[in-house]
Amino acid sequence: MTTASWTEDRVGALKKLWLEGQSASQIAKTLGGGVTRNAVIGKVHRLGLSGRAAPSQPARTTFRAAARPRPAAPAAPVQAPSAPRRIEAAAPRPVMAVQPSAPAPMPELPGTATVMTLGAHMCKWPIGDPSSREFSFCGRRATENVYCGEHARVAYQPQVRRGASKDGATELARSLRRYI
DNA sequence: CCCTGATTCGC
DNA sequence: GCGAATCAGG
Repeated sequence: MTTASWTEDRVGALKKLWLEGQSASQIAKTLGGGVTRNAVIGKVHRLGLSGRAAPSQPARTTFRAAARPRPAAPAAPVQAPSAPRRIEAAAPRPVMAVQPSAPAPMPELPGTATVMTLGAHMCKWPIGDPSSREFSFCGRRATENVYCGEHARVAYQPQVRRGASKDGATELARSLRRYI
C-alpha cells in the first residue's frame, strides 16, 4: 500500500458507513489499508460530512473551542496576536426531528442526493430513514456549514429568547411545528 | 482505561 | 488533501 489514497469506491464506502452510523474506528477497520480512525475522521470533515444524520451518540452538547494549544508556538516572528478567525453563532443547536409518533409524515419533498452522489457542498439534511434504501439528502447548495440556507435555519435554532417571552417553550414549539 | 468525534497544523 | 497529535468528553 504505497498509496492507500481515497479512491472513489473507498470514499463511497466511507460515506455509506459513516452515514449509517458506524464509528470512525469501525470504519477504519473495515476499510483497512492501514487507515486510522483519525484518517477517517479527517476525511469525513473534508467531505463536509461532520455531524451525522443519525446520531447514535446522545449529547452533542460539547462544543470544543481550543483543540491544540499544546506544542506551544515556538518561532513566531510576526504572528498576528490572535486573529479571531471564526465567528461562532451564539449557540448552534442541531435539532433532529425524530418523533416516534409524529402526526405529519413527510413534509419534505426533494431529496435528490444519495449517499453516493452527496458531495462536499451539498445540503446534508437527511430525508427518510438512513437505513432505508429510500434515504436521501436535500442535496441543494450547502451555504451554512453542511446545510442549505433553508435547512440551516431549522438545524441551527438560535437561542430561545430569554426574558421577554413568557413562555419560551411555546415559542420554540411553534417554530418547530412548521418543520416536523 | 476503554471508547467517541473535533480540531489544528505540519507535511 | 492528508492524517498524526491532541483535545474534550462519555
